Amino acid sequence: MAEQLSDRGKRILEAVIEDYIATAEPVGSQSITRSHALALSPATVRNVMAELEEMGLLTSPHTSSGRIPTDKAYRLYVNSILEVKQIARGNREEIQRRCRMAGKDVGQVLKETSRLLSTTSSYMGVVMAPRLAANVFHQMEFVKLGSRRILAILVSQNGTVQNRLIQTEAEIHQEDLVRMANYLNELLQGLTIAQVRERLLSEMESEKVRYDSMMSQALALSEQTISTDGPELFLEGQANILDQPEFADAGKMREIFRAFEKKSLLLDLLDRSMQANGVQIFIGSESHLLKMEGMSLITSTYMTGKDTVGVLGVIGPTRMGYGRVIPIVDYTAKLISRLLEAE
Amino acid sequence: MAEQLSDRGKRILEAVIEDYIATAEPVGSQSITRSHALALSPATVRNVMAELEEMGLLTSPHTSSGRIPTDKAYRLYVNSILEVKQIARGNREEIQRRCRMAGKDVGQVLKETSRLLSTTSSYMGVVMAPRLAANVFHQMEFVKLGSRRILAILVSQNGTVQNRLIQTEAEIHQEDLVRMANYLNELLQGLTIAQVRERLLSEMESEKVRYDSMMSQALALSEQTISTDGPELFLEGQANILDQPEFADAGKMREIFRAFEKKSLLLDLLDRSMQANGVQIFIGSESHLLKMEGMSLITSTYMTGKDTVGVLGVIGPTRMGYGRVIPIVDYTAKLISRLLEAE
DNA sequence: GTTAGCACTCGAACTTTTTGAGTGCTAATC
DNA sequence: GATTAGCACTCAAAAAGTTCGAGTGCTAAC
Repeated sequence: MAEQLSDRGKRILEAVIEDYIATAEPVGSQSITRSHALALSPATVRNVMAELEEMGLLTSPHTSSGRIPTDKAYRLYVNSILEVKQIARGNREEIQRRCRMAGKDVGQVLKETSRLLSTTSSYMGVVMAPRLAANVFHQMEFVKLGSRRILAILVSQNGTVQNRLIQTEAEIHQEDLVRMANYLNELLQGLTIAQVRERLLSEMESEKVRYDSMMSQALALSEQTISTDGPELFLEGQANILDQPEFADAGKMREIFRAFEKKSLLLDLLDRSMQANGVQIFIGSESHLLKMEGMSLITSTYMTGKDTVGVLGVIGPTRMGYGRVIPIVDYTAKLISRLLEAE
Repeated sequence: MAEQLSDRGKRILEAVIEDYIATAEPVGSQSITRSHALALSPATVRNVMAELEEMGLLTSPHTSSGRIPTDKAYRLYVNSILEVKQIARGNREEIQRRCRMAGKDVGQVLKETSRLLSTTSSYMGVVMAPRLAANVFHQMEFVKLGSRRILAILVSQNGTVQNRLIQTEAEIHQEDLVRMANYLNELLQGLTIAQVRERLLSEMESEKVRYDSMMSQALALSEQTISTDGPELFLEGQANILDQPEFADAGKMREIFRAFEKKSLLLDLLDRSMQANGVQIFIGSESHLLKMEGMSLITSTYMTGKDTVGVLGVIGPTRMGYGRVIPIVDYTAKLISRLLEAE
């Protein structure tokens, strides 16, 4: 059986996939001959489709209905049939227009990007923010708000700001706060936050600090500031997938929304896609994405300078307009990289 | 017709509402006599229900089915029948447990609060963050990230931190940044952000500044930092409403999610509820809430010190467990007020 | 004033029927 | 030998038809 995929097989598979992407309905032999100029009769197409089914590229929901592509077929399609187009003119312009950093902080930009991805693709947009741990320490600041209430601000090289309200046991004077900040800024210059954490812990154990209460206080404060942060995830446009006919029924919808409330699985996947650079595609059950069949994820990494710092992408049904969405993701990632670096 | 609501009428209305809240099914005369010890026959109850329908408090979806309360009935119920209970023990403890500020910034606390409201109520939680404009200026800081790249940080008295990446035309030296900050901090001490904005603009026009490029630069930078911020809204637990039977069908779900994507209407409503202090209830179409019938909103204001600074609440179906949710909203608002003030 | 009795209503749930797009196979055709 | 017309067959989905029962309003008895 499973003979090599012929050229004609490829063309017909392509036709099935494209029709299915367009309609979300099982595709029959006749409709293919009609819409795609193949110069073949339905009967012939049927024979070929039977072969494709044999090869595990198509299935039929039931004996007497058209066929739908399997995940394997999408994979094949994406890898060796689909020609990725240039990004659509309109999309490019919209992305550029909406990607102005001006007057926004990094978090806002990323959130806006996620929304942008969702509207241009008309699926869901997702952006994973740079992990704090990978950021490079730039400066630390303590602001006194009340007698025993301090605001600690951590600035990273890339412009991310982290802040914490800290309640102290005893009052600390303004000048002490400044001295603490100076001491820390000296100590931690140029380290990544992960290294900062190590350094703080080892420093706190060292003899020379143990007897200097101010220093140890400084260390304790800053330790509190950087501790326990999960990576941030911006997930926008969830309502978009409600329009996809395959999720039209209420049970499916609920399942999906529940799944995305727990972000951990998605984070895992995004983390994984950060390993490799550039555009990556996860199709349906391949990825065990959120335990949900029927969804695909297109990601690309973005960077500041030479370091890959985050991932962004689009989540949609497996039946997704890959040819259209891939360039969008790709272009957006490149634009964000440029913004984060240059501005 | 519309005679005065008798005492018995009240009791029966209460029974209908409570049964309807519990089951989401139209309530018939028989089921009432069964579940609520009223010592009345179904026939009598039917007569009373007919009166209540006359008065516009009940409707029946069709001739031969039980009745459901109208918005007017809920209003009456909330205003003069319902006795608001003490907050449930378990709820109180959960809220206390999860309301630890420790190691979080204000934004995180509010987001967490919204999630908390959603899980304890099992509807949607919503928190509107203090409007920047109403905050009191505390301190401004400029951090130099690159040669022409400055991070401006604005700290408010209540611990909110606002930051912007600013691209400058020419390089500004570190010492100049410090001087600018000092100048501004002096100038703006104790003003609200709204006043700060005015002050900055008037200052920028004044003669004495016009010829001091450093000062005018400082003013321009800080103006950029505070400009154009919308109020922040944290809306959590959207998936919870998917479990409500009245939204079980796909069309309704979609409608709701679309509606909440545009946050502006909700913001209007929240803004309005900030006018009055304490718990407020908006029922169904009364509020034109998001153009959606069938949803209610319970809010309470929260404060730092003596100033009302924000609103939080729960959004659920009109058929909501008011008796249970009201104390949750109330208690949470009080706790958040205490946290924001004291810690 | 309250309630038993009763005919009536009508959506929900279940069954049955009809319809038609689609299939696989076989035999004729190019 | 590949392609295709022809045909019997399949089966989900839509339409039409049944049944069921909780609920109603009304009238007359308590």
